[in-house]
Amino acid sequence: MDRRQQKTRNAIFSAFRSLLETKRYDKITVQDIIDAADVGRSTFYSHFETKDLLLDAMCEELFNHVFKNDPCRWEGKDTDLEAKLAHTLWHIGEDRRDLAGILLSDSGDVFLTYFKEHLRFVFESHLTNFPSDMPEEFILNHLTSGFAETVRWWLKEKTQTRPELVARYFLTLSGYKF
Amino acid sequence: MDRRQQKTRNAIFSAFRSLLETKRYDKITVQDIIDAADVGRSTFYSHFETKDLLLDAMCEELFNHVFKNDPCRWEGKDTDLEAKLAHTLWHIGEDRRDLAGILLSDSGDVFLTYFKEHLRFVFESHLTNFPSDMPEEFILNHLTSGFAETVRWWLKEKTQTRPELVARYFLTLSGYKF
DNA sequence: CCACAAACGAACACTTTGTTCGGTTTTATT
DNA sequence: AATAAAACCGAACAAAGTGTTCGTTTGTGG
Repeated sequence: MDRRQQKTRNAIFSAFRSLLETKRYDKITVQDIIDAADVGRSTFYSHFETKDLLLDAMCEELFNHVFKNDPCRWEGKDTDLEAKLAHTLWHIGEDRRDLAGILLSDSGDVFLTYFKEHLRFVFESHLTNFPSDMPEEFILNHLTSGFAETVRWWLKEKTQTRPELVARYFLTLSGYKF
Repeated sequence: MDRRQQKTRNAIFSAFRSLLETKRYDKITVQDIIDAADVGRSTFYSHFETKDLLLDAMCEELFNHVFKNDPCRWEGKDTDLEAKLAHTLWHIGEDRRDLAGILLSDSGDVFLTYFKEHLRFVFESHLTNFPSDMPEEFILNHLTSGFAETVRWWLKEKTQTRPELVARYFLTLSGYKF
């Protein structure tokens, strides 16, 4: 409601993102963030109890944005898994600027963990298209980790390859029965 | 040479491993390690400049042990990639106690990074058995990440599945041309 | 215009870090 | 057994970071 709150919150997020591009998560101090965001010490702590909870909040915002179901400019239907993944990639491409700095930083692992949690839901309903003679948990783990790493690679390549092609690469290399 | 050095080093490693099982890497303080290892403050710092370098040294020791070429009890020949991976898994199974606590902890990501570096070397010479119509860097990244996660899953399952079968699971789910 | 909510920042006690240094114990060697 | 070198010990230190408190100032919505 109060414009000041949102302004402060944004300043902190922005400073944090910016710091993550040049410094590892665990090397960033609250003091660094306060200085970069140019907010008072007590102000920071009135918004976020700890640095870890700031990370939580930021991941929440970022991935909610990527996975949200709002009407979007994506041309195509989420008929099968391939299309769904391409759609997800398209959203990631849209947020490229914000995500790349974070996922490609030395702190990327921290974020990938959050990402994988979201991905689990996507793959759970499509397991029938993968080999059935091995543990389900193994397959699910393999797919979420694999796709998360695919995204990382894609961002590293500056999203030059088209989303549809990346989705196909990934599924081809994952034992998917088209 | 001096027995005291090795004794201190082992005490620190052992304390560090033990702490990692119950606490995240970045939450462990040098003081924690000193207390657990029961060594003097200055002694710790005469062995390791920082906590990060202690981590480096420990990963070095652990993975050197797994990947070393010493004569071992492994029955079988490293004819193809499948056999090689099974052999690697067998070594990991041997060091299960040490590796599981570390790789399955909240700090696992840190160690996986080291693991992947070693794995890169293994897969580089076997790329011909994977699809050729996509970027080599993508495939390599997919394989190293995938196998690292496979190991993590395997340790979580308490290495019940036989190494040969795990290797087959992995390759089947990775587009390998047998 | 005004009451309330938010931001500010100095000050605080506390923890962690990495170093220094004088003193003690252990080791390898002879 | 004697001894010199090497390793360990631990108290003390400055520096940096943490998380909280509180009185003051500033901005916002009604």
